[in-house]
Amino acid sequence: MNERIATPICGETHIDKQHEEEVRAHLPSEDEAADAAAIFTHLSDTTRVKLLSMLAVSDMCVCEMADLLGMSQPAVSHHLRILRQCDVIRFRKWGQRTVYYLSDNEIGDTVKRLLYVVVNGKGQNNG
Amino acid sequence: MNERIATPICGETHIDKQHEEEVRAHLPSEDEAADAAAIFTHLSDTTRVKLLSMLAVSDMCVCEMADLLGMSQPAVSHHLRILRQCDVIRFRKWGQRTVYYLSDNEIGDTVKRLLYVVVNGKGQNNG
DNA sequence: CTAATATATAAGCAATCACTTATATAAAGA
DNA sequence: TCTTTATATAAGTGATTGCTTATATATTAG
Repeated sequence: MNERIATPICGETHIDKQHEEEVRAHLPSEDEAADAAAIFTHLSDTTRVKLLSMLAVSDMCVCEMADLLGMSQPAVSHHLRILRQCDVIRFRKWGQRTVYYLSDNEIGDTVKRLLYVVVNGKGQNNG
Repeated sequence: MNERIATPICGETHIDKQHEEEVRAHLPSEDEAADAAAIFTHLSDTTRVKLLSMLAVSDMCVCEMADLLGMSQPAVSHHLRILRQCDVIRFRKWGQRTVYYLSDNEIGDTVKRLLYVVVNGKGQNNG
């Protein structure tokens, strides 16, 4: 993490062009910002935070998740589809069941880290 | 971070009550999940990711941010209000200008860490 | 005072969202 | 075969979102 500049670009006494360049240099591109925002969107729902927190502990099938959360099966499926579409979670079939699990890839790891910072990491300073 | 259990609660061979208890124990409460989701909601927009990335580098006033992003002033103000309302950012007045800055509190720190993980931390395994 | 500048806010609108009910699909059991 | 169970999907709905245009407020300059 970089140290933050406490004087605004316009300067409270003068315009600081160097600060402006510093900000431009660190400004994420349209695509980078969109990708980042997309990841946060997937986590920006109470039900999905719970689902991912559960899957971070154990693989689970849909009926178990719906049961444990006290939610309707289509509502849970709705959120699982959102998480599936962006490869945060995957599934394997087991008889009639569909067993979901956190993807073992970069996205899954990132999501796990984000959840840890926000849900479990409260009040901590180190991850 | 905890190790994940790869066998679903229902068990692919038997129902595992211990896994269910493990999941229940780690399931965030309604309030915890809502708080976490709220933080992610604030970051779940391309413009807000950019604004926060900018403020992570330097304090800035509204017209500078609008100018640098090529967006209308009300649009930027709209997003700044969202971030202000949840104390992710704060402001100080300087003449006609309003200078915004990242809050120097737990929320601001958390947001900075989250942004770092997703925007700057791509492909890295340690924060 | 008036004019210009910086910012906030309000109204409105198209798009998206989370969830519901209803239905489709698919596997297992009788 | 027919039934049950597990899951997905489709259609519909009320709520929210991001942005626009228009206006209000507040500070500075003349």
